[in-house]
Amino acid sequence: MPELPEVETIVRAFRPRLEGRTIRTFDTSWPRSVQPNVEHARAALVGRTVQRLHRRGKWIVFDLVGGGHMLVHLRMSGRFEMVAGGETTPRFARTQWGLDDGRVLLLCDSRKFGRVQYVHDLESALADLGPEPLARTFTANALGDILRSRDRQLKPLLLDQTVIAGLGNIYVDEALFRAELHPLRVTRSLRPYEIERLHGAIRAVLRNGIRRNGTTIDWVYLGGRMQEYLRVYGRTGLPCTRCGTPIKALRVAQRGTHICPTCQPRPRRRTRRRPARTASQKTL
DNA sequence: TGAATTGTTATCGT
DNA sequence: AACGATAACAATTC
Repeated sequence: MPELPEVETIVRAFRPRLEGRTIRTFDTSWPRSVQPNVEHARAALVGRTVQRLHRRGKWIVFDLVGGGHMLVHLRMSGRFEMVAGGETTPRFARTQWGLDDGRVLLLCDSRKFGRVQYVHDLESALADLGPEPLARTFTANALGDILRSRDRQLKPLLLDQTVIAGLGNIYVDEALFRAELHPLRVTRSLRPYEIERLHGAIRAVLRNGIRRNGTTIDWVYLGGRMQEYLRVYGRTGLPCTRCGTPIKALRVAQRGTHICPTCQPRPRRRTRRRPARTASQKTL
């Protein structure tokens, strides 16, 4: 569930408690979640000091003093908790880092999809990630280049982390509503003004999410207020805030998808490409 | 009780 | 080759 704004909020909250701390112990009850493996990770992590905590896409990145990085991906149900040593362990605690101040960082993850990874080279580890949508370099032109170079449905493209890093199901639906674009529109068909709108919508929605400390829709992620500002996600049947039409639920890319059928009109049935005249026909 | 859910990856078909 | 569909992962909630 954590998407870019939630991960950013988590990073900001934990940064003061983690930067400068040295890892004393590393343990897990779910070895499959640790890459390359628990022994390797423990050897690489114990005794190391966290230089900087930051985010790339939905990845939480620990830069370690002297080189090397620990990556954590929360996937659908992962969350960080910090407890004092000896305190009772919260439910679903899977992985724990004992710190030099006596506290323990926990990765709690009911569904066990979260990942912990030690890597030497951050660049190559995250090489497949697309651009950061909030970076200055992510301009409408940059988005236009991406959209024009693909022939693909809009929503699956926006969910693809190799295309743009950080968007998930909630913020994609919100961005498409804001841009007044149907999730099944084909990327190549977007007009320049629609690209401009989508670019602005993606950034606005993510910035709003961060400003509200993310979206809380269940117990997995707590403390956010963005759910109060969602315009389509989880609002099936409720009136569109812009035009009053009931919000409609559909399925796109095997994901629950929410649109206003009036503000986000269905794409014209895919225009079939007129068969190109062959050279022989031309010469005839 | 079964379906939906959520992010990502692998795999298969077009 | 690029893309879509599907299943798998695991557990909880509805």
